[in-house]
Amino acid sequence: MTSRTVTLLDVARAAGVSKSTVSDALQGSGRVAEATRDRVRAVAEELGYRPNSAARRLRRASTGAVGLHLPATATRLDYYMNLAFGAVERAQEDGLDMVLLAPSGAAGGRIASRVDGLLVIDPEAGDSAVPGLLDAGVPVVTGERYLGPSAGPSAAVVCDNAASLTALLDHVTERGARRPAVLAPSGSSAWATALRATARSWGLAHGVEVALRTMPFAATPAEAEETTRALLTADPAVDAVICAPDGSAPGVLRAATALGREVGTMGGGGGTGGSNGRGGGTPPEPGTIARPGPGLLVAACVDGPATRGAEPPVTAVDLRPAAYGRACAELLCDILADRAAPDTVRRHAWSLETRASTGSPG
Amino acid sequence: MTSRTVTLLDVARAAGVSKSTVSDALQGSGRVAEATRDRVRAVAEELGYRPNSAARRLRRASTGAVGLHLPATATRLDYYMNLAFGAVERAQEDGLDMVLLAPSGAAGGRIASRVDGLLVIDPEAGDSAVPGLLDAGVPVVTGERYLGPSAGPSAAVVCDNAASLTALLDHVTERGARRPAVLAPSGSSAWATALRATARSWGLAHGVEVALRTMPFAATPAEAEETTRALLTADPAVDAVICAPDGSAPGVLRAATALGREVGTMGGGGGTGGSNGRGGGTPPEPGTIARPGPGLLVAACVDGPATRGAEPPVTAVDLRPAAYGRACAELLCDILADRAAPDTVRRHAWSLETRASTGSPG
DNA sequence: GAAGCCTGCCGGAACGTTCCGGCAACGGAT
DNA sequence: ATCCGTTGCCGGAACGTTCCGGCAGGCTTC
Repeated sequence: MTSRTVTLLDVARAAGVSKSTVSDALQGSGRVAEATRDRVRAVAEELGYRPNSAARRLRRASTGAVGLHLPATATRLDYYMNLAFGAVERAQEDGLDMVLLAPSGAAGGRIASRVDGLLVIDPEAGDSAVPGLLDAGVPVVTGERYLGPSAGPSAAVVCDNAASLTALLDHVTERGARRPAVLAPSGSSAWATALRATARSWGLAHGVEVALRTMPFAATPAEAEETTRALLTADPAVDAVICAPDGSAPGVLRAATALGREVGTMGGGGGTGGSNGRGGGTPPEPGTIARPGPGLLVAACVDGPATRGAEPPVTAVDLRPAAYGRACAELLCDILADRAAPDTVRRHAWSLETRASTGSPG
Repeated sequence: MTSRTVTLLDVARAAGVSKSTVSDALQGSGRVAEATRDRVRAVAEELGYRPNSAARRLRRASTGAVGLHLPATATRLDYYMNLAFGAVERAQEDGLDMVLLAPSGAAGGRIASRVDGLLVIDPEAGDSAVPGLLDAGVPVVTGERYLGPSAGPSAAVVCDNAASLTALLDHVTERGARRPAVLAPSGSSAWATALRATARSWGLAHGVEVALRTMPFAATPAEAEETTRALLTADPAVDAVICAPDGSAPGVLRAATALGREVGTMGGGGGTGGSNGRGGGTPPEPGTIARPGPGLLVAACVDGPATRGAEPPVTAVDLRPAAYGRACAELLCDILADRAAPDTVRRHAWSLETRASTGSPG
């Protein structure tokens, strides 16, 4: 039917100018009379001209795309889904395509020729794909810092994880908890590391012994349930559980219910606060599951459908993943456009969503 | 440091042949002596030659990338995350990049110049981005059929949704249910449409009245809970609930528990099967929540962490999203490589995972 | 032993864009 | 009138690849 693809030269001929003028006119650069510019634009529009991205990229020595790497272990978390789409949206505003990298990272060394930059989210020190990405020869923005070896100082968007866990611990303390426990993620991501360190240091600073357990980065509710059961059985004085891995909160809730702990209140067997100094507290004898035990506060380090939809709804730190993804992409765009230095570090804000599981109004 | 980028010409000079020979040698085409080919390969490897994808794409008039569109409404479902990564993995095997398209589809008309093909997953008739993608001028594979207007016959990978819901209905019937209910998704996706139609036709075919309710495509547990509560209150004879939207099962479970229904068994108030002919059954008087009511079977149309991790675990149809994504990508790859016709339709297999929520062994 | 074929390699021309240098024309200052 | 600076446009040379036509030289074939 119609002639195949309409090129710069076609537009030039139709507008009666040279291809250089068309090129200059269409993307603002160069010196072109305003009248000419308008005319060229009109002709281009009319002919349905679409710039050939391959040619442009060849000439400009840029690919027009950035890569996105997500943790291999955690593809099932919808946290990352939201993050990814936030990033896509932002990249698109700068005309960049977002190409999804396979978690295995099989494409290794040749990735640099296909993208202008890389987004590496929650880089785990154990992830074998990460080092190759970090020095692929293109600008990299990491979501959270990379703690592995060969850590060249790259750009990053970070969360103040210490502050968010501190806020959680402060919150449950304020609500009457005297012996909080933290179910921290194992692994060597910056998030996991910060959480474990904070659990310890907060306890030291407040003269409170924080019970610390670890579970997989992408724990299932069943694992969370088992861990919680073990924790609460071994240490019945625990009166607040803060769980980190996304999606683990329901498991914690189930374990608590099964052990007869009433979630969201401090009332019950052990008295409320003051009299129940740490270390004391008579544990309910085993087997008395039916009798309501002491209360238990529950909170989570990452908000999501699981915490919002739980019964009762669980207090959680909203990491705002979509905004986080957007922030990462924005930093990368800024670096690519020389609006930011390649070692810029920006912070991302979180917010505390208090809910019934810590006795707060829904 | 080292000279920037090593090109075909550099390899040619180093190997003492012409650039054409290098090109021919490296990608198998053309007539090249085996000895020469090996030598060229060795030199290229040694120099660290990486083909410039932009140049290649320009010359070959192909982009080396395919686009992936996911439903705008459902970015929070980790079902799609798994699907996406399955697709990425398969595309990579054919050397294709997968670019994630923004749900808004703002990039509209110019997408064709950036990708060789498109994957459009669960296209909703109401999604304004879809028509533009379907006739962007590149091959398209849809995951499930597109039921909207302007439905050109494109390639697709489809699930037999009628069969899977039928299997679910048969299963609960076999387990003793006499009056099943289906919580179908609203919307105009092929999946939603098929589910609603099947719920009706199965009832007709079996002389059973199937209670049908709809809820949003991406329903929250809270919405599911409310819908279920209303359903079971209005129609207490319902003895099985099959819920479609991903992640809604926990809500169904909660509503059932709150109404005193014991999930996973047919025992309780109404007797087991036979004597409790459809339509009959004395409803428990309102307010008697504590007393165990009649049993209730629960099953879900899409498997995931929510069904696997629920208490009790919920029988579900495993759509095997990663394999599904892979199948979609494979079909697109086959079409692009002329290994399949551009209107090929393939089927994707699901499996029924029976669990405690329908009285099956976990 | 001449004619033809096949193998192995090469040169050059695209592909569609951007960008640099240059060249007219024009206007204001000298 | 001459000169210089500025404005508006153009030609051409890349960017790195693929692919087509061609050309030697060795082989088969009558």
